[in-house]
Amino acid sequence: MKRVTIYDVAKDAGVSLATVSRVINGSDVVKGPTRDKVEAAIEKLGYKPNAIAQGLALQKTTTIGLVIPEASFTYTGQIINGVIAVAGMYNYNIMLHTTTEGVTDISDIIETIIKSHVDGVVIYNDKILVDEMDTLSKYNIPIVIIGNKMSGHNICSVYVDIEKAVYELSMKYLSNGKKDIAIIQDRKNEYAISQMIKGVTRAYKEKGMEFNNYLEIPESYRTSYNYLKDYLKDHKHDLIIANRDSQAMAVCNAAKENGIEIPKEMEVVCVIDTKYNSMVRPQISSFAIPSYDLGMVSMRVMTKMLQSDEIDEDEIELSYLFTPRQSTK
Amino acid sequence: MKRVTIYDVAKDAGVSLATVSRVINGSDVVKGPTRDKVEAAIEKLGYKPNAIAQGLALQKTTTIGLVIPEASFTYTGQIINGVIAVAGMYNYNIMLHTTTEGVTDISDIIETIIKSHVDGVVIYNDKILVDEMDTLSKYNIPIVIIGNKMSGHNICSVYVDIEKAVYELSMKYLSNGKKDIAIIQDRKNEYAISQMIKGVTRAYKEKGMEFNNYLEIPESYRTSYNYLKDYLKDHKHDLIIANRDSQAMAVCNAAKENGIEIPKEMEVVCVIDTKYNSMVRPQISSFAIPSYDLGMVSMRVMTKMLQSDEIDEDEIELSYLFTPRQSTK
DNA sequence: CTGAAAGCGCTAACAC
DNA sequence: GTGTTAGCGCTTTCAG
Repeated sequence: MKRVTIYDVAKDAGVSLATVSRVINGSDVVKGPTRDKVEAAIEKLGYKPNAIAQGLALQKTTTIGLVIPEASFTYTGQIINGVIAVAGMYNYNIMLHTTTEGVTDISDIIETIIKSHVDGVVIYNDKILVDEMDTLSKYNIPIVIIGNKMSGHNICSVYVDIEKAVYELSMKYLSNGKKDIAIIQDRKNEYAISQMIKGVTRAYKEKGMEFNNYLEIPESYRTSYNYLKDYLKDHKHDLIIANRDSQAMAVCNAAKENGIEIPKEMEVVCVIDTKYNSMVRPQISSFAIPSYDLGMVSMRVMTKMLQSDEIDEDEIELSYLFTPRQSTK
Repeated sequence: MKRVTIYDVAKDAGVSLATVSRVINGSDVVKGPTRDKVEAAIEKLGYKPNAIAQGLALQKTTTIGLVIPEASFTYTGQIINGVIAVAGMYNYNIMLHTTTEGVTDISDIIETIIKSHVDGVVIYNDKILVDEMDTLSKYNIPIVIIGNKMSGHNICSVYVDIEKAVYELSMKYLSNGKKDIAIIQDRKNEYAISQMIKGVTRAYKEKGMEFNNYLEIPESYRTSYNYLKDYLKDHKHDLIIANRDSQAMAVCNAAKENGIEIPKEMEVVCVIDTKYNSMVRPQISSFAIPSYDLGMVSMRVMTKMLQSDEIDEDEIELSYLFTPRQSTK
């Protein structure tokens, strides 16, 4: 079946294409019988306007690009859901790109994004992409960054202050005489981890001490679990802070294996909250970082940028909430 | 900055647009000095071809639509990753749509897909979407279905035979004299659950018995956990089969709460495998349903459909692997 | 080997 | 109110 075009509809209805264009765009100029004829023809022929042609003519595609490091983490999924939820409300489509480390060259993604003429792009990435953002800016594409506090011409951001969260948590422990805090480090969340380290470091400094408990662990759960199982044989900390749920779980499981009781002998806190934190035993205390909201809000900011040049707030901080569970006292 | 077009490049290079078009499309017809001039101009002006205009001219968009029920499950994330991985290899873009129950009208999504003139669509959905697929077919859009065995003109599918998996598992238990098998039912995975039920039912029938242990539980983890905690006070089964990891965990946690030892007094099997199955204690036995592969293969089939009309296999079955862990004997 | 021109489907002035 | 027409940026015959 050859795709029916606006010409076919016009001919069938016996009007010009301008008229058809008017009715499909809801212009109330077309009236009564003409409108009816057109609508009948549209219905009869099963006509659907070609968004590509519209995009060309209007110079906008009503689609926005979404860049995410990987879709398989629970929280990235939440971000996607959040973005899509409000994108749907405003009739925007989502073009999804993932920046799988080592597999996809980020500059290729940026290139594709520019070519695809999306109206804007929402980026969540653990590394900061200065060069890439410059390129995007050069082509005048509005950007919303998730996770990093930053702004500029055509750039807004939505984030949670992880540094502060970890700082406050650390201060609480240090003030209670628990001076041995460790942070799980990995490569998958460079930026988040750096924020976490800044947070503890600041707390230690304020207490006249120095922080250096970096606990660098391998990438995947299985290897990090094995690593920790070994590590915890002759190490113990008052508090271990992890970024992702799987890392916190690795700690808990490895501790158990070594007969270390959680939270009695050692406490564990996870920064990013997912439903799994409350499914495992012990349930893991975490900051309720609102991933879904991060997605929603950033897309909402995007729509605002697309409507007007005036944004009331170009750096939006979302609040976290510490949620104590069984892995802390 | 006004977006530079092919005209600008042509003018700058002192050639016609046809020539520019040829070099950006890699036609080896343009030679030596001309080619160099054009390439210099492209570089100098920062020209990027407009994919929308190309789409209009070529009648294809090199983007494919991906329809998923929700992105926040670990396994749907895997599917997305798989699809994107091979899409990237073939330079296809992904337009992501989610069919959140009650929020998004599926026919709206189909409508958007048709308008957006994607070259094809990959659908994973727990409900079978006959009407929607008919519509898509009417507009001649190639479809790959993930999860359901089906095919037709311009329709292929990639799936795992869950019915068989559950049937075999059930047979093993029934043959060992464990006759009390229950299945966790919910609304989020209608199709998968129906397959599971078919599987046990067939096994029971072959053993001359009848299956009716439907264990219908509420939607979210928290409520289903509470429900099960109560339920297991005065119920116990030889084997409980769940579809998603969170449900299996709910069972395990609720059992523990009631002093039911797993796997000694009751065994638990999860159909869909995610990394969390081996992170929780007890580790949950599961079928290793290859979500990532489902995504990869379906996108690969898509590219084949797009290249030629001849597909060697229009219903591709992927194999599962039962992976025993701590929740089974 | 390169250029001219028609056409992809639609929108938005501008006429009538 | 409705029709005409010139683009939107690119591809692709068809000439030369």
